[in-house]
Amino acid sequence: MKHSIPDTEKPFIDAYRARATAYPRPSVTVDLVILTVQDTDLKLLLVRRKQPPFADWWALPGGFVRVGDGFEDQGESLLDAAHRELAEETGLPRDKVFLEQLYTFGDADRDPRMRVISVAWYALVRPDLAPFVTAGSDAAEVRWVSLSHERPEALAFDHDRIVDTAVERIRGKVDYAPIAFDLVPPTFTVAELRAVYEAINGQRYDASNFRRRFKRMIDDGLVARAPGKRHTARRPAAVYSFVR
Amino acid sequence: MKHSIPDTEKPFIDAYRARATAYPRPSVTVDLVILTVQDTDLKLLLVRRKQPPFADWWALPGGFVRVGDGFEDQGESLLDAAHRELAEETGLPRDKVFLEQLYTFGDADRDPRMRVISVAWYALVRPDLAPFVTAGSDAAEVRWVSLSHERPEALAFDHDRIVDTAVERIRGKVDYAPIAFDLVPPTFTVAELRAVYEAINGQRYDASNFRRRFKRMIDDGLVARAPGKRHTARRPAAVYSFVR
DNA sequence: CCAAAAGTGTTAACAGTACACCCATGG
DNA sequence: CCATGGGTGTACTGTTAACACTTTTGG
Repeated sequence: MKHSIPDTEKPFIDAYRARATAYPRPSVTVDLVILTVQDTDLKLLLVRRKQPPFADWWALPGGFVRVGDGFEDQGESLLDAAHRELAEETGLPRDKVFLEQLYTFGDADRDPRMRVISVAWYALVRPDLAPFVTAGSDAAEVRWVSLSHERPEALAFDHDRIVDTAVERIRGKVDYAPIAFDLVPPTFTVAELRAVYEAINGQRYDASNFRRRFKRMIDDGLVARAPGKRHTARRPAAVYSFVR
Repeated sequence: MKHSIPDTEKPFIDAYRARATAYPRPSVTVDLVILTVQDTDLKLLLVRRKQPPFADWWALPGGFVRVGDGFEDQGESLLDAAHRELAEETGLPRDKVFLEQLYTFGDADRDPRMRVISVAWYALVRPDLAPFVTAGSDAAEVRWVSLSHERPEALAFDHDRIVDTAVERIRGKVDYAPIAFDLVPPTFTVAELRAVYEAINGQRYDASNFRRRFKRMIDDGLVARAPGKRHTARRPAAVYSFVR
């Protein structure tokens, strides 16, 4: 949304800039809640901090939004900043990962250094891509932790609260938005999709009833039969793919 | 969430501050989508801008977040900033108005002056309080515009998009969260509550079926019968109040 | 008395839940 | 051949939607 400035307004704007830059401004970061589902539970990507504050603590990946010089060059959008951080931390390309804004955390003193406002995002990574994440990262110590049973120790800053907000959000959303499909491989079985629902909501679903629900998704054109079968320990299962 | 800084970390933090302040930072504002329901349609509060850019355009109420000096004094939280702006623009006290964070808009060039990131909030004002709003404001030109039929002309900045986002949000939320009760007087009739649903979703509801839905709210303890009746042109209706 | 809103009742369609049961396969 | 997950069917319950109907009031 680029607006041009009429010549008549230019003097006002210069005056404004001079006044505004005299006032302190907050730093703005993007923080990422990166989630996947593996072995029937929900997992979160954490990075180990190297610098104070909270040196050696586990924290959400994130970083400062690039603002340019703030005037002629206004830098990157928040979405671009989130995608850039995601790529830097996971090595995964933009189009392979679901990314959506979560909430903005801006209490005073949430960072002891200075006023920092954090725009939090959550990302959903397919389980077939998740194993490559740790390798792709630039030497920083990263780790997937399970959120289902072994909830991790306290995180840096207010990151615990951010994680809680993200989990609440996807729980509320999984039943009416097609986000579960971002947490299964490109082709998947009914049981695999059910496992995602179970991991997110922390409860078991009746296999038979879930199957009927799945049939409605087929009727609605949301998913379609894919060629082949999944050969596991027991009876092979039909595989499906997400449409669009 | 106040974290104390260990003495051993202080030198790092000072170094960090010196480095960080050298980089440009964005300005951060809060913008408010203030809504009410009157005469069976959804209304939005707009203010007329006096200063460039967009002088004389209609825009959402809002203003800069107070950051203090950014270090020892980190200023006000985003929620406090939103409540402060709400009080300044409407004169309504904190506890009379529902206020919730909406989304953060941070594209580059959304403000021609400089990089501005806007944390948008939406507020729901009871119709019995809405008439006092224009009076309470500090001489700025303000106006309620209908969103249901006569959608207003283009707004300043990306405020049209912010309004759209707010309307989408409350439409999605009205069916599972008790936000409709923030858009009726303290005591209300079934028809009045139905009018709120109709204004928000832009569709008519069968009076009889809505009544049954309302009965479930009573069973769930969400609403309770209030003393008296509403005397209008026709047959008087029972009045109810929201519980908790 | 009559228009119009308040309020009651009936029915069909459909989604959620619990559970019984058959099917196909690898070990 | 058998344990196990894949897959089918059924009965019960509660919710939604459409609509016919009665009641109560002001003008």
